Amino acid sequence: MLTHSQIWRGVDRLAERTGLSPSGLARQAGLDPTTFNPSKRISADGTKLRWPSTESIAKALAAARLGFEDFAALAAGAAGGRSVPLIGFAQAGSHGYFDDAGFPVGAGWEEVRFPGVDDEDAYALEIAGDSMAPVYRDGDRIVVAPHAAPRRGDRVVVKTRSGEVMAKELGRVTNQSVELVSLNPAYDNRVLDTADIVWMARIVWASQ
Amino acid sequence: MLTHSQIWRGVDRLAERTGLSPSGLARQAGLDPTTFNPSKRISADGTKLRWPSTESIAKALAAARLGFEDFAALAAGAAGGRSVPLIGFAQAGSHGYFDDAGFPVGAGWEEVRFPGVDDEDAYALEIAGDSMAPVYRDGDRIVVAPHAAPRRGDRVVVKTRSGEVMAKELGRVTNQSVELVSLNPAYDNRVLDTADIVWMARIVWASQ
DNA sequence: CTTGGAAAAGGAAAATAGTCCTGCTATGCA
DNA sequence: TGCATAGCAGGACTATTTTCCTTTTCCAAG
Repeated sequence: MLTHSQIWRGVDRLAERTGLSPSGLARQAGLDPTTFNPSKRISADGTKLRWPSTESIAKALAAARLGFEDFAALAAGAAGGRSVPLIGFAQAGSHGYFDDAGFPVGAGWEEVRFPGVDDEDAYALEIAGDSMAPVYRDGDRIVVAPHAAPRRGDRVVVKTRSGEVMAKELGRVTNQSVELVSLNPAYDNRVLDTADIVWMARIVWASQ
Repeated sequence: MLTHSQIWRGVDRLAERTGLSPSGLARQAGLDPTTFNPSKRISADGTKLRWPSTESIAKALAAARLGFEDFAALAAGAAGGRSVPLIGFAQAGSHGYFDDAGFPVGAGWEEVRFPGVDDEDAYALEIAGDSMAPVYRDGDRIVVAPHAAPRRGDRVVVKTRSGEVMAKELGRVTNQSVELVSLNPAYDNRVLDTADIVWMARIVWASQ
């Protein structure tokens, strides 16, 4: 289902998100500034609805650097949610996939959409192996938000200076050290020096 | 980003999903059967791309009874994922929200989209209270798939004949009884008679 | 092989969206 | 206050899409 008001709301929200007015968005997209004018959303005599063309939508999306799925979410009205890239957990440890701040770099990953994830730099990891069982099993996918400030009891993904990437539950945190409680009882808890932690990201979703 | 090939792929997949050809879909939508013809996707001289109008897309979606977000998912190419309704866990126990087979009834819930959920009748629940801690905390959201066959070790939501709705881990299953392992150690495990279980749905995603 | 139906190609007319233009209003700046 | 700029309304014109028409291709049933 797609209604006339939905599609125009999508356009308005797209403009708002980009920090522009509807006419500003149109200009940015290389269209006539009046294309998205409220006065062009119904016919002159007021009897017929006017719809934007898909080509105009496509140009506006290119200008706003937003995906079609995200636009659909804006139009449908439901708030929140973002497309996040998905990579394998094993790869997460290797060089080249993350910058120093814990954000994934590069592209070409499968994109999946998640509700309630507003972190611009959120991404998904796929679990390999059973070292984190029973909480996370082989093949499970977790979505992590690097910008969220994790609190005690939250589950987090941590990358250390030595290049290790691991999922743990956050324990006691002091100025000098961070306690990481193992999710698998067979593995010991660890206490890392704050300086040894390259980045730490909170896990916000997990497949079961 | 929305490309010419994407939007037409979306139309083709929409038709396929509905069990129709592109021209059949157009007819069903009350449009001219040639509207979605491959020959109308580029100009006659082959130099210009032709795009379907938003209004035609809207009519096709109405005919196929599909939401705009789902269409965007089809167009973007990423497979899987569905819109699922969200309700509070407390309401889940009360009458009127679920039919006898465990499917949510009624509408008006907030819709959220999930990847990897192909179950037509999947829905999301919001956890209230800490009776399922530490695995599920107050405010967490879980996505359940009623059609998925749960196996031992899976986390499930169960509704009993007495109207109770609870989230547990599936234990030993026999012909007569089902063992449910409590997620919170403070609560006892339970063994239910198979006849007392109205429905059981597997938990596929959980916010952390 | 023939035949009926659906799908699609191709082209001209009709409908609709974008563009270009003018004018009005609100806002920010000197 | 005066001025420049952005946003929007309204109207005429242009470009594109849909519709309507005929013809061709494809496929399955007889």
